[in-house]
Amino acid sequence: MKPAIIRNGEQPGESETERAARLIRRAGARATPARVRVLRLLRSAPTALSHHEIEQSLGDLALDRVTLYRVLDWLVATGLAHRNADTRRTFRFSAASGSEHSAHSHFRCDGCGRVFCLDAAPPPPPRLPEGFLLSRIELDLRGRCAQCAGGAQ
Amino acid sequence: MKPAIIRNGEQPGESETERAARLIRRAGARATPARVRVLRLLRSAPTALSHHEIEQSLGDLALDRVTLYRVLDWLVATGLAHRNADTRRTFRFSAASGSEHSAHSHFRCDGCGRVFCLDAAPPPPPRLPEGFLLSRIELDLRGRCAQCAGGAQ
DNA sequence: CGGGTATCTGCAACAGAGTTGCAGGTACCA
DNA sequence: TGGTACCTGCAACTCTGTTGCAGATACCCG
Repeated sequence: MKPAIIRNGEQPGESETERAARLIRRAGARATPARVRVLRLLRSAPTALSHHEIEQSLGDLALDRVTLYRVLDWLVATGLAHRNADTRRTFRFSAASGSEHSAHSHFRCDGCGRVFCLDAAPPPPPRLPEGFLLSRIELDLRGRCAQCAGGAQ
Repeated sequence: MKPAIIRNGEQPGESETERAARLIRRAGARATPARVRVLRLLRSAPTALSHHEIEQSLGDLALDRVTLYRVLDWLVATGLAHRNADTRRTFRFSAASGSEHSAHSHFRCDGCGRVFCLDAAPPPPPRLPEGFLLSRIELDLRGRCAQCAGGAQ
């Protein structure tokens, strides 16, 4: 099961699973199947996923509910993933994509609640009240996604 | 306790309570003490308030938990208030301030979870994927408020 | 100013999402 | 190839918000 050892540089032929495992070890934790599967899933998802959606997507490989929460918490804590509350007040998770940590754009669908990550230009940093510390800017767009706007109205 | 009756026009001397009652009646509903108190509170609050914070603020005049939820739902439905899920995935409510409906800026504190409404310039409308409908833009700032950044680190 | 009624309120019970404690399992270091 | 610190799964719990229903009341109308 274990392939030839791969060096630290990001080799082009490295599988997504191996890449996920390496990211996890580099963060200083064990590359358990649970973590690898979840990170791999997040990295391949086009939208931010809810806990429930992740459970569904894992199918037969599904983890215990609590374990999934803990894996997600850990990913967020180490910065490998982002967490956001959606319109319906449930958390959604997305893989952190390396550099674009600090400025981000999301589209939240009022119909299905999904969150889409956009590559929109980061807005300029605004002025804040005295004493406030800024760590992250996000442009938050609300409306209806193509599916909800077109299909079922 | 009841002062002289005041006419319908927005008189400068009109109390905040009377103004709230008038807004509620104009929306086509009964100006019950519950609604008046809550709307008045939201209109005077500097930040978006959670259900719990509202309960606390009302003190002795507190309503039933469920009634408060229903009052808030109604305020949101009629457009007199906005609802937003905060960092900790609890809803926060703020009074709608007339015109500035569509573009808004919030600062969410990662420390205490509070949400502050800012008067930042509305960001320019970005390009969206085909078929997406935009209804609202919001600039979402994350970090620590003066209190959390200064006081307890 | 008082009565009738649709609208509100409060209580109780429930549902969804996330958290905590603890016993047992396992990835990884040596 | 062990040993051990770190993970996982189970059970029980908390917090936030929702639904159903019976009783109360703001407001319209006379």
